[in-house]
Amino acid sequence: MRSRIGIREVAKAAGVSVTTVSHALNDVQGARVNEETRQRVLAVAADLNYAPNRLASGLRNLQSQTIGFISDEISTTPFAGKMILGAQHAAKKHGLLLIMINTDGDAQAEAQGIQALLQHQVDGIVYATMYHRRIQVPDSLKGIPAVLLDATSPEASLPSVVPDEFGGARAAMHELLAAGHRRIGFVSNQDAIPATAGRLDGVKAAFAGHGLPYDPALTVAAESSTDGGYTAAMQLLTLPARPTGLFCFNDQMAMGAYRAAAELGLKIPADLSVVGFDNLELISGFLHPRLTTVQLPHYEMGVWAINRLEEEIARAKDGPHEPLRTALDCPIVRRASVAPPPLL
Amino acid sequence: MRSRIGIREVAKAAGVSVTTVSHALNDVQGARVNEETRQRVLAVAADLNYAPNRLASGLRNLQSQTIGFISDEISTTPFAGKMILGAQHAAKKHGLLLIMINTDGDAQAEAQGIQALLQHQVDGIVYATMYHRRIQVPDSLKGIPAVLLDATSPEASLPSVVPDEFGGARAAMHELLAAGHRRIGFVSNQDAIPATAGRLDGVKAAFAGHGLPYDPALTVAAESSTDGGYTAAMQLLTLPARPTGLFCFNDQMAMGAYRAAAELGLKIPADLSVVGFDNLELISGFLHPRLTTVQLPHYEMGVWAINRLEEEIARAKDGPHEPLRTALDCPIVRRASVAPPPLL
DNA sequence: CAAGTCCTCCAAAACGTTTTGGCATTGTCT
DNA sequence: AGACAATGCCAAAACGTTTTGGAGGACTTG
Repeated sequence: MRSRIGIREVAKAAGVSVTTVSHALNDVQGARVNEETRQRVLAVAADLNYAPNRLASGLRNLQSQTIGFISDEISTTPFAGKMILGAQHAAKKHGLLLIMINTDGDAQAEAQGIQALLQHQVDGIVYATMYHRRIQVPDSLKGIPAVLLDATSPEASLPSVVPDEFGGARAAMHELLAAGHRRIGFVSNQDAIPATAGRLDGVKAAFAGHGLPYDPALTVAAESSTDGGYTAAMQLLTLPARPTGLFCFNDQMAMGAYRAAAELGLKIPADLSVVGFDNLELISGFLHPRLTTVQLPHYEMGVWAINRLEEEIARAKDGPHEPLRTALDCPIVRRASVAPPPLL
Repeated sequence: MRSRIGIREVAKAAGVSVTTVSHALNDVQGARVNEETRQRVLAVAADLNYAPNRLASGLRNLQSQTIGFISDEISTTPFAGKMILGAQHAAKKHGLLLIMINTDGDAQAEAQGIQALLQHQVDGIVYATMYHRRIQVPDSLKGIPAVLLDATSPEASLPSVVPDEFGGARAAMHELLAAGHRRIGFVSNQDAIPATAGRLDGVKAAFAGHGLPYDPALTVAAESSTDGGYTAAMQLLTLPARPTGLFCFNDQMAMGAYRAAAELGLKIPADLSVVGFDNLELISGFLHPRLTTVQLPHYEMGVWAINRLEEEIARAKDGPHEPLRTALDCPIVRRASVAPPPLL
């Protein structure tokens, strides 16, 4: 039922050998086929609606033109889609297909998934996590080109790409500093993840960059949720000398900060400026006023991962290249929650 | 570099022929291999860490153990993930791998994508849309087992699964009716999509089911957004005899309704009960009070699609089976936005 | 005119499996 | 004892490509 026409049928119809058809179709170098014949073959192939069997050519070439994309949790996060989309687009550009697996964070499922990918002879593997994490690279990834997406490993054995948390936080702070704010609270998160440390460092760097001291009393860590944001913001805003600006670890915490501000009768942005992080459009776009925040480069990281993987595959023959770590820009997206501080 | 060990190496190491290895590994019926030999082969294979090349077996068997998952826009929607996750899990159960393609809604990309999938000899294709839509099945899907996911086609040529919009809306209305509400406004959407008609019918059916008349004046359509919800709700809530309950087309519109209620000084749920649709956790979980809403069965639809596709593949040899359309339950998820109506 | 060089094409092998048909060997019936 | 069936194994073909190593002819060169 499925495409019964193979290269043989094309050859017969064109009155040449399969060799010639293959050469013509793949436009092999060395001019092994007459231009006129080539055109004829091409025409016949198109006419018959011939589509080469990639399984067969993959078998012959020892490469499948597919790459595996394995990730922990694809579902819960709205970021996953963007990463996948970026990977998708880049893959298409390279003529690659993406085989997706998700492990639900289960190590055994992960091992099985990688095994399955290897059996299907994927040319390379993207190992992705849905939140920026530090991970242990599974051994099964050793024998094949692979890159880490939104994750780094301490052993630095693989190329990796992550968001530039540091730069993003600094940009957010700069946004407030540039507007004239001097007392700026940092509604931080308390998990031991790279983002926490990175963003805190960015905050400090921003103050330093403006020649201002960093006051630890203005950093309050809480659970990374709306409620956590509410609590931390409340604490900061009831300080004797309350901050005029708040930089929140993420948009959900910023949402909590909005509620705290509302309860305290503080108008945003007139009385209080707020900057978030993540650019969760569902939140930042719907809050009133709309939230200025920092965008995570998920799409770009997806693109980067595939491109880098492609390079990795290409030079798999050479000795292994230096696995570099990349951090991609987190641009600020300006909306309506930042204004100059009120005149006190 | 990659798994240099094939079935031949296993055969050599076990001192048998490749035939026997294959028979042993695939546990072929007809008792063509001694149990003892079988065990030895298995042991050797495990020892050598042998993993069969699925490209080769696929070539031989004319089936790849992969299925294509092609969808319009994977990125923007938080629903995509759940659908994919369901598909993923079901696929794993069947020993299938998912090759994902997205078309960005572009017909040409779609054609190319399907073409690529066919070249890779996928055993079947899931054609998914990220919002329940009515679509035209592309011709290129004709020759291969395929199912529609979150979409139906007028020609009814393929099995399809969609959410039971009608039932979901009826359940939502029932929630309000059961709480004692009688004047219930429907904040509807104005797009010509299946959900619009389906949910409206559900609303009418719910009234009918309670022996109540349906009052068209209490249905207001608006743009499907927070602002649209705000406008429509405002209109309904300023009616001479204002509704005590609101059923909103989706959670975003419900969010607008919340704002309208707040501006009118109506407390939810004491003065006004609200039910949404979609269960967008980012919204429904963060609204105060938390929103009672109806859940779209994306995960289940994903599972269903793969299972059905698997059946379709299995009986591809028989005549084509009757392509049935399925609508999956949209269960209500109760939170805190519904209470009995105020005593007037 | 002989020798070399292109140009165009093809036959055959190979990629790693699965499956068919058959060959010994052993056991079981008459 | 002879015929027959069952058991356990294997050789070889096949799946649809790509690539290697020529073959044959036409053309160029000295």
